[in-house]
Amino acid sequence: MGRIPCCEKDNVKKGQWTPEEDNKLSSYIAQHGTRNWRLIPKNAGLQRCGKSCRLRWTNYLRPDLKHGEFSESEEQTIVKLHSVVGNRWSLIAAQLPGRTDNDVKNHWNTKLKKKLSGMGIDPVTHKPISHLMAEIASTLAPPQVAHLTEAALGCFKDEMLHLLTKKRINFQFEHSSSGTPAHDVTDCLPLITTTTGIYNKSNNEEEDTIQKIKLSVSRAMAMQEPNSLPSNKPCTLMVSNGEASETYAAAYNNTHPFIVPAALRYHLSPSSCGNDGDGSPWNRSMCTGSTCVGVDDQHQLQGGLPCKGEDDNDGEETGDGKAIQKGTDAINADCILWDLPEDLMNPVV
DNA sequence: AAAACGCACAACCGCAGCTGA
DNA sequence: TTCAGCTGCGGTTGTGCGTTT
Repeated sequence: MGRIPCCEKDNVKKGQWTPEEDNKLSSYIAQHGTRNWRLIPKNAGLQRCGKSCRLRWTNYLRPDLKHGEFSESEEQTIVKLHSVVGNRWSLIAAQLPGRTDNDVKNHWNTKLKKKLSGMGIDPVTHKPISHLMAEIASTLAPPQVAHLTEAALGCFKDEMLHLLTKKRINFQFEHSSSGTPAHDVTDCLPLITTTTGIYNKSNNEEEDTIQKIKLSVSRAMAMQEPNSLPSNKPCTLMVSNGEASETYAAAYNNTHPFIVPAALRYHLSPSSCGNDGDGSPWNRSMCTGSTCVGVDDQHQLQGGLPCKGEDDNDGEETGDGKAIQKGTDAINADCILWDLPEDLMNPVV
């Protein structure tokens, strides 16, 4: 028993198509159409499998195909649809005139996936990495969380490094433009900016970059002292990343802040890093030496508060006019680039 | 200059669903 | 209802070319 092969394996050519073969196939299909792929190679005088002919036609020879770069709006469409339907390439391609499922799939695998990963967004779930960590934390006991969050971040490390080593990266912590203590909690969040240019890396710099990524993510998640927060109080990780963020921000309008449970924030809180002698493996690894001390100095981490002047966000305005949403940890429209729309909070898996 | 590496794209493979006898 | 054949789909691999070392 066994599956009947779609064509006789011997006597069938494989590999790259020649222009002559393309011509034969095109002219045959132009005359007779695409009915019965099994007969087409035979009738067209091609030593190819019918399947191979179909693929060549649908992915390359079809006259209505668009060749060349994907536009910004096409990329947005792919990202949007992928967040909803997953790897249903044919479905996604159907919304992009002139593009094939193979085109979309290749573009996703070579470009878009890396873009999203580089922004700290899981390309499978379309959730920020911190959201995934939060989910891990909400389902596991604290001792396990540290190891699993470390593992989760590890999944992104390669992609991040890939991006970061090609683009200069500046880590900075945003402060209110007036120079006065921040009132908007987003002033305390890490801002990662990249500009084009070659990042001249060394091993130390690369390691330093990893440490900074970890620190940035964890600090964003640990903005508040856990005891002072309700368990599902929203917070926002803010990352700016050049053109990738534009695409992604455009794809994800109708924002919705993601939730970081207090359990995880406690676990990742800078106040519990290696410096206090009671840090988890995660915090020890990301909060080493001068990095931790410097942040501590800047943002008053003593007592678990990651920044100055954030005590009373009761609907006032910041110095630069940014509205603060009463009762939340600040929703800053100028800065939030990757909050999720409602319909993506429960993505199809 | 050449080898190694990375990337993008093309093509292949095998499975699943559909269709018609 | 069953089953063989066909088609479509998604994952994976192969290949050629440009870049880096």
